[in-house]
Parts: sequence; structure tokens; C-alpha cells
Amino acid sequence: MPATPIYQQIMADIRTKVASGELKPGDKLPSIAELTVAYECSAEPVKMALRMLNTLGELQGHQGRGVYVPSGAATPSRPQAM
Amino acid sequence: MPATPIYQQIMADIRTKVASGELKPGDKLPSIAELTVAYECSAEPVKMALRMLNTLGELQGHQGRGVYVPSGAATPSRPQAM
DNA sequence: CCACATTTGTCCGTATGTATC
DNA sequence: AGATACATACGGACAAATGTG
Repeated sequence: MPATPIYQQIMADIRTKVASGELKPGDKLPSIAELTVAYECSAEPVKMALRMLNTLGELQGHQGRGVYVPSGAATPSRPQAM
Repeated sequence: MPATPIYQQIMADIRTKVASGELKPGDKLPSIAELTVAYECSAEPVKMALRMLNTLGELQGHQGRGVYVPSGAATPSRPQAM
């Protein structure tokens, strides 16, 4: 298994997109099915990354609607660095 | 499915044990296998709760050793209160 | 209001990798 | 070298909420 887990790569990618402005607050992310195709993996890593970012408050998932970038979450906080 | 997911119940239970002093900083939690027996569920919800608390910095998991209560995590922070 | 498709949420089972004891 | 234990990943299944027609 690679030194860099897939879910961490997805997390970093989403964070980069948010920081770059490619994903703006209030915007909707692609569906999980789309992300699995984009990252060429199963749904587990995708949902794991989404759940972690949701836990950190950097993302917000709504059942039946999608995952959105909340307004006011530009500075990612990291309580634990490893 | 119940209104209260199992993993949330596990999270709340661990938080309660930490707040009560039943789990003190530096203490080691039971293994995942033990927790699955205690909560009568599979490993998924247990690992999910553990991972979320780890992400929030309230717990600290170490590969091959166990999950520990870090020193200085008595006040649970919740970035998103919905 | 009901039916349907879409999408996220939760859960179970299994396998492999890797670190620790 | 073996046992224990957590981390990651894949597979599938069902529930719940939403939006649309």
C-alpha cells in the first residue's frame, strides 16, 4: 500500500480546490459516484475523506441533496498533525 | 434504522467516560474487537467513532499499540454545531 | 399526494498492510 | 517469528432525505 492513502489525497485535493477558489462557499461538490470515477477508487475512501472534512467543519453533507462548501470555512484547522 | 446511529452512541459514550474520569488522559481504550463485543456491533461503527474523535483531537490511535486518551483534551470542541 | 430516481448516511463482511509487543 | 492491533481499501446492502414529475 502506498505511503499516501487515497483518502488523504482526496482530502488534500478538495482542500486545494477550495483554497484555489475552484470550489466556492455555497458550491456543491460532485456526487460520490462521480468522485469514485474521478479518483479511480471505491466509495470508501471518498466517503471517509468527506466525513473527515465534514467533522472538521470544512464541508457539509446533506442527505439526498449533496455535499456543499459551507460559508465561512476558508481556514482549515488541524487539531492533530499526524 | 434508529434515529440515533450506533457510531454516535459510541462517540457519546466514550466522551462521557472521559468526562467522568473513567477514562483518564494517557489511558488506553479497549481494543476494537473488545468494543465490537461491548456495543454488539461490527467494527465499522466503532472505527468510525474512533476516527471521528481522532480527527477532533479527542483521541489518538497508534498502529499496533492501541487508542489512547491524549493529555489535554477534556473540553470537546465542535466546529460545526448545525 | 404519490412514484421515481438521485444522493448521502449507516452498516456489515472481508482482505491486506504495517506497526507494536 | 508470531500474536495483537490499528489503518486502509474493496465489495455489497438497505435506510432516509431530497427533488422532480
